Amino acid sequence: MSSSEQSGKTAANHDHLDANTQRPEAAEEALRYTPGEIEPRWQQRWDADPGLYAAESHAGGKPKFYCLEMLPYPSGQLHMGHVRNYAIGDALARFMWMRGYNVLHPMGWDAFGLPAENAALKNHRQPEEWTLANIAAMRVQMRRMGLSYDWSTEVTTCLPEYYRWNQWFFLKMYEKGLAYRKQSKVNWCPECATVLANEQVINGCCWRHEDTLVEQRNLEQWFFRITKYADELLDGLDKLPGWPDKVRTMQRNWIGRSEGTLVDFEVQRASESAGQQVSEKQTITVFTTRVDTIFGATSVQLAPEHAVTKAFAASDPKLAADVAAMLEQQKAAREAGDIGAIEKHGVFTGQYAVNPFNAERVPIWVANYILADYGTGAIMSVPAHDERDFEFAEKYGLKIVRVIQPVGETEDAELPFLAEDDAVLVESGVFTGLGCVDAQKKMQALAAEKGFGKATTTYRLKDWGVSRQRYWGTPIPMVYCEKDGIVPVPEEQLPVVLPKQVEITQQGGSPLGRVPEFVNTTCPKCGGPARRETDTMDTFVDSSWYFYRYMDSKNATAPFAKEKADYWFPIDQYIGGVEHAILHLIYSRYWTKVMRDLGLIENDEPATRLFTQGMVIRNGAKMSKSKGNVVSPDEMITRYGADATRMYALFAAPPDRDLEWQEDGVAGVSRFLSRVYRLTMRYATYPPDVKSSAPAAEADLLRKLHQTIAKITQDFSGRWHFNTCIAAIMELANQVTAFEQSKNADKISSAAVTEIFHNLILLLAPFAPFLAAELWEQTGHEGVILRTAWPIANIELAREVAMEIPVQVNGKLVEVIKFPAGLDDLAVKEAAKLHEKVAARISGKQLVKEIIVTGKLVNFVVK
RNA sequence: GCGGAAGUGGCGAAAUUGGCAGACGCACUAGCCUUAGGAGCUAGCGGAGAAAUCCAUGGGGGUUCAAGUCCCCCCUUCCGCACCA
Repeated sequence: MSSSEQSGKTAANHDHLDANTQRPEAAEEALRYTPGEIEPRWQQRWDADPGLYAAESHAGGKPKFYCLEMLPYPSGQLHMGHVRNYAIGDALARFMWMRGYNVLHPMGWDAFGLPAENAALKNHRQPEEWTLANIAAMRVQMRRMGLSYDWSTEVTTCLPEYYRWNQWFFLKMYEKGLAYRKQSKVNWCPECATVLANEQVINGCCWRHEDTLVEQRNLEQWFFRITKYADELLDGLDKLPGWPDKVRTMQRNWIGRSEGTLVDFEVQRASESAGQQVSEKQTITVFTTRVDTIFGATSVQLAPEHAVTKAFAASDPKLAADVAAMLEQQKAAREAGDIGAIEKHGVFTGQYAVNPFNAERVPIWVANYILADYGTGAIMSVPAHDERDFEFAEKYGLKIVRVIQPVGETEDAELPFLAEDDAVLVESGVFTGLGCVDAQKKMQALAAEKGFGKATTTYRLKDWGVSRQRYWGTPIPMVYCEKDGIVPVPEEQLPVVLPKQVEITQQGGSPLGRVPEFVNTTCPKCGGPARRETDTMDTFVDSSWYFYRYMDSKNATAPFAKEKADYWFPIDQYIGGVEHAILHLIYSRYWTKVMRDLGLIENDEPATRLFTQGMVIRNGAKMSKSKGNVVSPDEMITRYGADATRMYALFAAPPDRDLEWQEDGVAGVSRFLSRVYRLTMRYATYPPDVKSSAPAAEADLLRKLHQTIAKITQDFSGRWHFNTCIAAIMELANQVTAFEQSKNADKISSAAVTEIFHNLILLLAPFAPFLAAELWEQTGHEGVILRTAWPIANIELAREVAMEIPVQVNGKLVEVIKFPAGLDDLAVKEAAKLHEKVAARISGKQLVKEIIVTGKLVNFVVK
């Protein structure tokens, strides 16, 4: 190494070594790896340099990389899932920095939400105080981990300087008709004492309380019109190849677009057919995706909640009782958690409807498997061509009429026959003989022409209910005036500040309703007395756009400056848990589209690439307090150091797979770092002018080095198998150690020593930043390792000089033979044939075939 | 039920394209060293066998000179959706 690299601590250690020549073990002792000393020292230095992880201005025009990890809820404690998430993101951010990119790597807090209120109830602490204390504690943990966040951009969603922009967006969306208020049936969690969005209801239960059944309540609520973007949200998924298929599929299913037809069936009341006149005319509109099967419709099925069901029940006590029993049974099944297992059953209403396509009279039934809130809550039942309808018809002896046949088949298809596109219609009046697809179009045209139906598209996605009857969230910036009705708070009056010191209870509606100073206000329009909206916003509003705020987090006049967004967006890599595949990730995509249409940004999607890491499990189950298998990151860091902890999180499994946490494994990584430390420190004092006397061994080492550089560099650009990257670094270190112990150590050239250790430290930098920084300095390097160029593999040095060719006979391995690299196939083959073991296997037999894969393998096939 | 992912030593895993199955690490065994450390070093470590060799990637078939990898059938686990008409 050059003399300039032997300054500072290196020299001191050198002296120490010399002074202890009689006691080499003491010298080794002095080279003990002490993360407990190294890491806090570096953390202090990094903390003292606020610009260290700061991105450069967007105006510089440098290639950018926006690396984002999902912001945590400030529960007060990092868990291993966080550690893994951030270890992945941090390795990538550091790598991109070293590749010369302008990196934005921010962190923030999803700080509103119910746990703070629950903590307030339990501990009599105000939610704000509790939340801010948790944030402070978790920020310390993150710094301890050595994560490369630019804290100057930190975003905390519960602070007025952030949530005022939630309110601002709300007003803009109100202006555009994207935020609206309506009376509707909503999901109510009795445990949370608030309304939930559809996305927050899982198997009929609250997403926070898995055993608590969600109730349906009729309330007036604020909604965001996410359905306006349903098509774009769906179609946009095809333009996101950097997102996992799994997430895209889940979103596709959630949006649940289905193309179909609405068809009106006129009700023919029993009394009517008996010749009496009934004044009102009733129509049942059914939704079907297979209007081509309508000639096979042998009944109409209504949801028990359907308006026509209610109308019939009003004059039919027996039916009313049956329907009530049906609803009761559904409720019971939902409570028992086996709504899916419930048996299909129905009741005949005694009424008939007319199929407008063939004027046939079909019975109207009420059935428990018809969903009130999908389509129109009514269907036409075609038993011949639908499994459920078939089952139902068999059970109740309803007619089964075949109207579709597979094309080119002479025999009848087995029923129910679920027609594919290449089937044709039979027994379908003028449509007989048409293909299914063709028939659908022609039938839709006829229905539209005659006015008894039309083509339509339905979605499973519903508008996003955002009102929450809770305290700890963004106040909705609306007032209610007796004279002027709903009046938005003027923009210049923002933020509507959440009052402090509010009494939290879980009864009696929104806590803010009990704060007169908050509720009572004046109407912005007429100046008269008015009441503020006392509901707060769903916290998913906060997390739908937080990543835009990072790049301009102090902006007091706008959510962010457009030119910054133009430069930084879309996010290049978003990393987080798959549990957000629907909720957060669909809302974020929606919000981006709204912002685009408000002219705030140019991008259509928030993130180009999304990565969902696997869970951290222990003893076969996800780490959780209830399972008692939680390992605290703090404890790991105290015991083994942050480097070992985060490196283990990357080493134990590829990042997309679940990771089994084994503490012995962390100890193993710690031992490896310890070996690297001692190894590097021994060579830190290597004399500067040694010439190589073992060129072949030296070339072996340099080959391994450059192969390792190539492997890791390539992996970062896509595969992200950091477990094998770290294994490769271990192999490199092992090879250097083996070389040293082969007593050749004094024969390696100074230049090679410099090259090996210089690059070894750089390779380690994304995974073990503390140790890398320490060794970088100890080996006499100046400057920040993060700003040092990532090494470039030398292809010449990486090239193999020998090839080890497995030689098989009849596909079974006989021998591995070493040849000089590049030896031609014929020579390899002939030499292999002469090899003792191989010869023994093929002699006296007929050589049928010789297979040679250049540089890979030789196989002799004999008989 | 439908859809997706996975199944490889005692354990976490590796094997980018069909080409030496088990890299790297943990645990374990034996030995060395010692200022006795959650340390270091050496060797071993899929199974059977004294060995030659044989057997082994959830199970069963198949394609191929060659299969963890491709095709067909089945089993198990995890995840998502779950009457979506």
